[in-house]
Amino acid sequence: MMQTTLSKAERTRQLIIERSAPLFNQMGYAGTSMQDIMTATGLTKGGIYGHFESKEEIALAAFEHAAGIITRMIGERIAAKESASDKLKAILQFYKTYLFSPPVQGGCPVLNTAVEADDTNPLLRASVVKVLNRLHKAVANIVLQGIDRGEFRPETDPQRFSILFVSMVEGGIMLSKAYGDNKYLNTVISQLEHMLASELQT
Amino acid sequence: MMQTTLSKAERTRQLIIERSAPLFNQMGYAGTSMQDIMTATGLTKGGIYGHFESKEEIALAAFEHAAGIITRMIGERIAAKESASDKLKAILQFYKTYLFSPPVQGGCPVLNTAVEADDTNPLLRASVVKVLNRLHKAVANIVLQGIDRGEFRPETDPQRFSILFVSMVEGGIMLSKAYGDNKYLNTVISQLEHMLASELQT
DNA sequence: TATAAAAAAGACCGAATGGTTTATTTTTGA
DNA sequence: TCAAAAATAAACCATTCGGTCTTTTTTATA
Repeated sequence: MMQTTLSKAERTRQLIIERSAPLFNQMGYAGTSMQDIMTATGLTKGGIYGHFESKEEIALAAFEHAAGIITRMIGERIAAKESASDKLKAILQFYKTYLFSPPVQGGCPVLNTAVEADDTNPLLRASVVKVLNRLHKAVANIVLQGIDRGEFRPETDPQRFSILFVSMVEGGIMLSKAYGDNKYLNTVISQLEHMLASELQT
Repeated sequence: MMQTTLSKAERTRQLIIERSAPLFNQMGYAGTSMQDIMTATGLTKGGIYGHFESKEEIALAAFEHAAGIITRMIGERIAAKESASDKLKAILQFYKTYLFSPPVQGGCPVLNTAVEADDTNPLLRASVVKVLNRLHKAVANIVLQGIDRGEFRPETDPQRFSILFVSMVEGGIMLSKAYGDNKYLNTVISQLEHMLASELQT
């Protein structure tokens, strides 16, 4: 008898979330069927619907799970660095390896879900916005901290930089995934490093 | 009897393409059903399948149509300007009004199709890559022309600038559509205008 | 170890899926 | 004008869709 703090139900629920996250991230909400989730989990419909009310609820939990992995990884890398400059560089470093070894198969869940859900699924879209807000706040906070510490020029606009940061990274991911070539994301990241050194830093 | 250079078949084919393009652009390939296309065109299945072999063939034609509208609009704006700087500014100006009055409902077909198709639909993905190549070449050519004319610094890298240009615009579109707020795209565009003035121009 | 409760299986549901076929209507050009 | 050709409607196809329900199995606990 294995000693676990999670009940059987909680473990199964987690299994469904973990196994379906890469499916939704690669094939989208409309492109993923319950049969796909059944195959990936090894469960039958009865088993799955005992833990979720609908496919949408699974997709929502799967997106939050996938986004959580990434924000957690970024959070760790931020926490490991002292200076604002090093924190931003650490995030960029993280995205450099993003497509080689994606934390969740299918690229960036924020990008994928935003693009699919913006016109079709208000719940998923709202969840994307929440994650984007977290990301924006994290980047803007680092910039703010950098200004306070005297690392960055005081006239720097944290919100503005954060918008550029996220837009460029997500745009770069889109291009690199479309082309199947890391060059595009790398170019964008190198530009952000350049902006960091030449525009932000004192 | 209306005098038209297009046969009935050609006109109906065009109708199917024009009516289905916004559907695919908003709801995606997997999210758009033949029933949706039947409703949008007022045709029955028999009528539609007389002009296309499969749903995928319709989606392909619809994407090329939507992408064609945008590349044509950009092409016109480029042609209307003399200097390289004015040409780039004209493209940015075009994207400023992009989400207010989208040429095809649902935002950018390149972004939408790239994100959905990259892991799932090789044909659509290949079509996206072709359009992206056209866009990159157009921007890079303008930069190259600007260098030749002495407008832009000779050390400018046209390919690199083109990658940044497209990444930023597409990333900005993604954010603005997710948030339902033009602010994000506008910020990115204003940064590109700034880069144009401060980094490219002599 | 008996038992109640929780979890999962599997049959089932009606509706919708992409696609085909055949009959009928409309267009076309001589 | 009229017949051949093209275009369309409508019934039809098997399959899959998301979801439900009842039965069986597993789990936890007294």
